[in-house]
Amino acid sequence: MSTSPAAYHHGNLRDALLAAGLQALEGPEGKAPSLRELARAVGVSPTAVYRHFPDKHALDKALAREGLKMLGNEQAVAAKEAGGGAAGFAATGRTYVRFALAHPALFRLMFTQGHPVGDGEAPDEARALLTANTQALASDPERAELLALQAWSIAHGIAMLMLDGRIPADDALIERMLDTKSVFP
Amino acid sequence: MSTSPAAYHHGNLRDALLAAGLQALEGPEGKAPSLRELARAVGVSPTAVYRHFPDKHALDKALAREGLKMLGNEQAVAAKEAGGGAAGFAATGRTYVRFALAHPALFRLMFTQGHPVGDGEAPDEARALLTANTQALASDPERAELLALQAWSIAHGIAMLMLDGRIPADDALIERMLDTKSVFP
DNA sequence: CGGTTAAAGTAAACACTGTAAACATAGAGG
DNA sequence: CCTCTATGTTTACAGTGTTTACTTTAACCG
Repeated sequence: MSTSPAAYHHGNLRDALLAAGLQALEGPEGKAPSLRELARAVGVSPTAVYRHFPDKHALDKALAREGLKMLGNEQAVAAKEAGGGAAGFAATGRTYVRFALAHPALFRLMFTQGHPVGDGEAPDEARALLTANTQALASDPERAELLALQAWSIAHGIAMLMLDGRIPADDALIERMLDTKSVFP
Repeated sequence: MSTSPAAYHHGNLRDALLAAGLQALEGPEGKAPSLRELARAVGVSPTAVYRHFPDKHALDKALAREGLKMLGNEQAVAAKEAGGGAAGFAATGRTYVRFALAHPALFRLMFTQGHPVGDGEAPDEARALLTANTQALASDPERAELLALQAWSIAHGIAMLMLDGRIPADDALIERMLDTKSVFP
């Protein structure tokens, strides 16, 4: 969404495709958009997409990266608003689950690629924030890392199970399930 | 897989389709099989499938139900072998994550339907086992129910994140992350 | 038994999808 | 100005889920 040549025939088609993709993913019963659907939305032939992405999977990965950026940003402001520390840690968890419920199709796409999407280029702010916050809560760094993984897992599990309708998507329930004193000693 | 009329033209096509589906889901880089692919594997025309399932989604849901049964069974024997109680509880968690790693495509299918799959008919043994085990560990029933949801979430989160390559699929790591004394007070 | 009927399966077609190959265009740079 | 390369189009192909109309076959029952 940020680093691209300039403007050619279309005027930066790559970004336009990503924007259309993100918008499509917010639809009422948000399904993952097809390549041709996005090409149509942008007003371009289906094969034009292949000048910017090697295949559909690459497009999906790029969309997932956008989603990870959005999530990271939301978590960062939530942590800052909560004042950091344990409160900030809890806030990032809440924000994680709420993000999933607010953008179900996007969240699914983010975690449904075969292999991790942030490999290399994307710093994955969410992950960095997570470990940073747990460092302050645990004794040794190794234990902090374990705590980070556990916290991530429970938030991710709640999000996924709620998205799948296995657990009621109740806001108060999120609060209780993520209550730090209840989950971690 | 169990209750079906008898044998008609094909000889119980429904079960054959499910069996072929489960087998396809175990492939090396297991993708979700297409309807036509399953029809081909069973030696039947694509449209024959529609005599037994209203649409592809229904077929997928049936496959998911089979997966849930398998998971429930594995968890039940694991809990029994561990001798019930806290040890049994921990065993069900380990089994849950290991099942996901052993049958990645099936597990994804089980939790990727739009709406819960065990609605009504399937008793969801896994879920029953979970609450039963937490009842013994908590003070009041309500707290036990919360504990059950938390335990389910963390196991599910670990499984999903490992499937997506976000967390190394290390067996020792599973053990540490699920350690009851570490996660729950 | 033997004929009817409904369950089970087939064939052809349609609107999609992702992708490849060959061709067209236009904007940048020498 | 003219060329070259990045960008985009056309056409085509194999594959998908699904509908419609047709055929077979097993079971039922008088």
